[in-house]
Amino acid sequence: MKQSTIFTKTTKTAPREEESQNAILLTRSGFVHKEMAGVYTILPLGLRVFKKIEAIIRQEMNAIGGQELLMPSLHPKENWEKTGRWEGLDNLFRFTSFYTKQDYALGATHEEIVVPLAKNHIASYRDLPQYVYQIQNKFRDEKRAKSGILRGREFFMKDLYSFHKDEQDLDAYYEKAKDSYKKIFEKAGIGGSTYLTFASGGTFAKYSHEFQTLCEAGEDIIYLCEKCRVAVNEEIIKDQSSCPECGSKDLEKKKAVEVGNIFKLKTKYSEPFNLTYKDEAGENHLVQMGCYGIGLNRLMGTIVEVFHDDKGMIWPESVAPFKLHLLSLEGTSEEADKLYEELSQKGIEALYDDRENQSAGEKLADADLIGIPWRVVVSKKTLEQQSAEIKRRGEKETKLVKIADLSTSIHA
RNA sequence: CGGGGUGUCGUAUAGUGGCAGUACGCUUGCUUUGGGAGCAUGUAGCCCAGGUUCGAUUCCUGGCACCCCGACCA
Repeated sequence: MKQSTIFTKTTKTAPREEESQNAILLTRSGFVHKEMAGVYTILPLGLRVFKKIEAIIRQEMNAIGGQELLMPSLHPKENWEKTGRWEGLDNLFRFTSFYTKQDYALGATHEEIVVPLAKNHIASYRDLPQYVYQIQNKFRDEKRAKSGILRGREFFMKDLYSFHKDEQDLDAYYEKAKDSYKKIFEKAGIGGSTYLTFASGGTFAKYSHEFQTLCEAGEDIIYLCEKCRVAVNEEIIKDQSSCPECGSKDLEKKKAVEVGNIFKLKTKYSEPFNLTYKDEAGENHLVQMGCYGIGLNRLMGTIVEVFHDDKGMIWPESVAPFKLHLLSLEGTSEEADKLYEELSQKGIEALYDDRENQSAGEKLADADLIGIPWRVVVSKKTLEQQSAEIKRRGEKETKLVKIADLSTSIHA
């Protein structure tokens, strides 16, 4: 993509009121735009990151048998009344049709849709297990949206729902989902600072598990056991004051942000909707369920919180909007154009700073801000040696490589 | 929802009871290109509603919005 044609511009100054790094950097770089508190447009550059995150999640969800579907945002009141959450769930957006006076909810989660839906398709033990997921926008009437895209009122979530004939099958799948989540966060680059965290399970299971990523912008407090790489959420530290794996009492207190959550629902939602199946003997049983969520906006914001410096973002290669940022300095557009063509033909995703009226300093500063993993500079100096200068974002060293060898150097 | 803070061109800011200024951006022209270029040129703004006043962007009251802390977060 040519930078001269891009829809957004970068800014030198950050919005005055923002404090969180993800809000400052994503806004300055033109990845997102805040429409109101907790509500963001994802701009073209940001959407490229978003799509990469989606792809990682899809791949892992499909690998554990997930079938993707897409449920609506607009929900009927009756479904929420059946689960007792029309009145109960504080941050559910509810509204009344101006014309028909009918009440609706904006989906904050999708048990109220997916369970009645499953009733149409699950009747026998032969129909189980089933796993469906979606990547879809959620609405939550948060009392206080905060920290850039970490806590919004509208955001995208991957939510997977599993249906099982018994608890044993649920337990087995739950462990698979846990492994799958670990892979997702590793692939997204934050595996090193993300901990499986024991958290409150509500009324229907002893614990749920969260995936908590260490960072100062986080709003949760966790106690972690570095040896086992697990943690305990502060909310249950009274019941569980030692490492659940090794029993160690030597836990480290840290701030973290919850990037994912897995939950054994058991029969909490199959009961109100009477989602049952017939076993071999023709007897009815309630379906056992699990749900598994990842907030995509929050994940993107967390990656920025974890990987940035005073100049800008430092994207892990797996989620970077582009692999390579090509900068043409000192009127070298002819040679840079040619290089950009070659890179494109080789299938290397490149952002090409072909802008003619921007100074070298501005281009370099923008490259740091946007944070693409590889920076390739073509200037008069480098062309004298038929070379380009390459540098990894986040590292100091630059090196000159022959233009002919460029693509191999970048893969190395 | 409680507490605190802030609202001035697109962005960041200065300032004032009486013509609202600067920088960045953007326009146009010329010159520039290794760490946010120079000169010239044009462009655009006081959150909203009441009140006080000859006169309010400024003072007062109310509202709205945004940020931060707390509470809340299936």
